[in-house]
Amino acid sequence: MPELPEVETTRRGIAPHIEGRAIRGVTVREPRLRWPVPVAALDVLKDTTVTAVDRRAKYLLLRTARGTIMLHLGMSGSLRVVSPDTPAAVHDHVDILFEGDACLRLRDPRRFGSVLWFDAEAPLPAVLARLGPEPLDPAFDGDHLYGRSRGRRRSVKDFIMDGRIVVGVGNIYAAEALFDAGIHPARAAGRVGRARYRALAQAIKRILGEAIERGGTTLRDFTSATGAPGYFRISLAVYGRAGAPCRRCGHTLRTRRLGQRATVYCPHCQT
DNA sequence: AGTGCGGCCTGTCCGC
DNA sequence: TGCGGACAGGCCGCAC
Repeated sequence: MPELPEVETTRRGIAPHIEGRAIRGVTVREPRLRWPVPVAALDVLKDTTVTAVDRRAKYLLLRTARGTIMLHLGMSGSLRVVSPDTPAAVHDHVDILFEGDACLRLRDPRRFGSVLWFDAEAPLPAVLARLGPEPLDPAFDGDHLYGRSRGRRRSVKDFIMDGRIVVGVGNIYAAEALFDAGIHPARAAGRVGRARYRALAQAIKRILGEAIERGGTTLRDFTSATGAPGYFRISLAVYGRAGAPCRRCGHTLRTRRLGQRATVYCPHCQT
């Protein structure tokens, strides 16, 4: 379940290995990902140079003069740079082979991830066009949340997990940020005041920012681009701690389902 | 328009 | 021990 910090950590890990290098070929062992892998489009990328590795929301964007390869890690995806003669393991679905013998390998057991392509001539694809601001961008702040939430009756947790409002806030960080800001996750988005939204936006920025800075991860099974160890888990205040005492007040943390997902919160600190 | 839910997947864990 | 079922979760697309 790569969240935004994992995706950014992955971006930083793979970029030095592939930026400025030409693609030698693409191997697709399993095209049935979240969307079908556009094998034909990828096939003609031989000798095309990846000029930059960008990120938008949880999408990794491999820029070339012809267009962009868009990678999403879904829930279980990981990217590693391996030697081209490394045998492919089960769930190693796609390889992008580069000059200089770097092989970018996508593994994704659950296949919720995706490999997409959009042509340089084509308009911005819908999946990117509808996305809200990046959480660490100055354009995202408490006033943005406040303005977009007026009249909304859905839960504030669902609201901040909506990619049209702000991107990159998954289930784990939503729970953590709401705890930090003292907001009950089931509260209607339209009934959260401006000051509390400012606290919430700051919490989102701080928590995501710290996780990115430390190159850390919330994942049990996250592997870095080189497979190197050394990644540690970010300490989480509420996620995964249902039934345990709140670190702030000692009350027992509760769990409840909200929009199909488990949410942990402190019934005393979050109102 | 806003909201909520089903579906896509497989590995892991739980109870019987 | 083996097995079925619940659960995990990002994000699209559909129905109300």
